[in-house]
Amino acid sequence: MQVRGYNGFSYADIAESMRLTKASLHYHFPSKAELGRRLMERYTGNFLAALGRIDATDANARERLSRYVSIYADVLANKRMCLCGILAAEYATLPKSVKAEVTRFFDANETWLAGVLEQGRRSKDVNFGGPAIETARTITASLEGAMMLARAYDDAERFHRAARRLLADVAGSRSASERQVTT
Amino acid sequence: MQVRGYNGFSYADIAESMRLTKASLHYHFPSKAELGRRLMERYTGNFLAALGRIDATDANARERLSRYVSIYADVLANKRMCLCGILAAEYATLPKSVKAEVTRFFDANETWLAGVLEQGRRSKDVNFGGPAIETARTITASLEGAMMLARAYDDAERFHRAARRLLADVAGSRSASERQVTT
DNA sequence: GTCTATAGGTGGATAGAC
DNA sequence: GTCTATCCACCTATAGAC
Repeated sequence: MQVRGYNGFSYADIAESMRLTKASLHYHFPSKAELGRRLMERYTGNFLAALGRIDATDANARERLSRYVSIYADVLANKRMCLCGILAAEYATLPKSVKAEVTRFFDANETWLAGVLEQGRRSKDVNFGGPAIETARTITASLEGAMMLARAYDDAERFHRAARRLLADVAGSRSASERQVTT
Repeated sequence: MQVRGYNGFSYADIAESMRLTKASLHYHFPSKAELGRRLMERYTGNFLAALGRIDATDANARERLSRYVSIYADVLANKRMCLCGILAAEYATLPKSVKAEVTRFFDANETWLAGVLEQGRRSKDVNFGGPAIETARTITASLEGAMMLARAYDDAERFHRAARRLLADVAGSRSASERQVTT
């Protein structure tokens, strides 16, 4: 699912690679919607666990953001997409239960990021203007987009360069959103 | 294809909405790969035409970037995804001929953006550090990601807020990539 | 250029033996 | 829990009449 997306894989694909039959798979995952939902659930669980490990350190906000990016980078290193990125693209075709898991992931991501950003702003460790949740959403969207492009070009460096810029921007002494653009 | 992706639509879907039969569609588009390729080709053509209309104006770089973002915003306004964004997500499952069209689109995008950025830097109209192509790629990735998220949340404002930040960043008097981050 | 009809394959899903 | 066998819907694609 992280490689081909929800509409791009079948029970037959998985059964073959696991040396099972489709019927056996259906015993564990009665429907594809349920299979998709449970994979998303596991993915989100693993992701939140990784965030928890960052929380357990005494790293400053800038360092926390850097480690956050590393979680994404690790996914990409295995030539996979963030499960939520690929499912966000296919969103219109997903069963409701899967859709709900996808937004749950993004909500949790943004909440965590916003917390780190707020903490960092208070300690003058990072710098940005406006609500932290807005910056958090920009970061999430940019990372997902960069990941998608990097995978299409089979060039992980594209992701790393974009991520470095993103971090530099929020880590800078003067942030994008403090400036005003006339629109 | 802009709503459900390459793997999410069928000849039957299109035939029904056009009040044709599948067989008639196959007369015009012999295979799904060919249909996908030609839709991508048309999409890229329209996009390049829109870029040409921006080139024909005497707008400054900042204004050009703003109009560039508007092209994306117009796509989203119709509750659609950028065709290349959705296909980038499905990249692993695409026929080769479609893959080639997708990267062609992104290459053209980045080249155009890099040109505008270079011009703007010379005229002190925008400000950024490092190669223009890197900033161009960051912009493209961020816009695609923001579009995907906005569509998943059915909230176009998410895109607009992210785009405004992105423009403010590059339009600012001091750019992200001039700063150094220690990694 | 559009149709009816159909081929040949694969999709998700189930029944029932072991 | 895993298997074989099978169902039926849908998929892309083609043949051939009009």
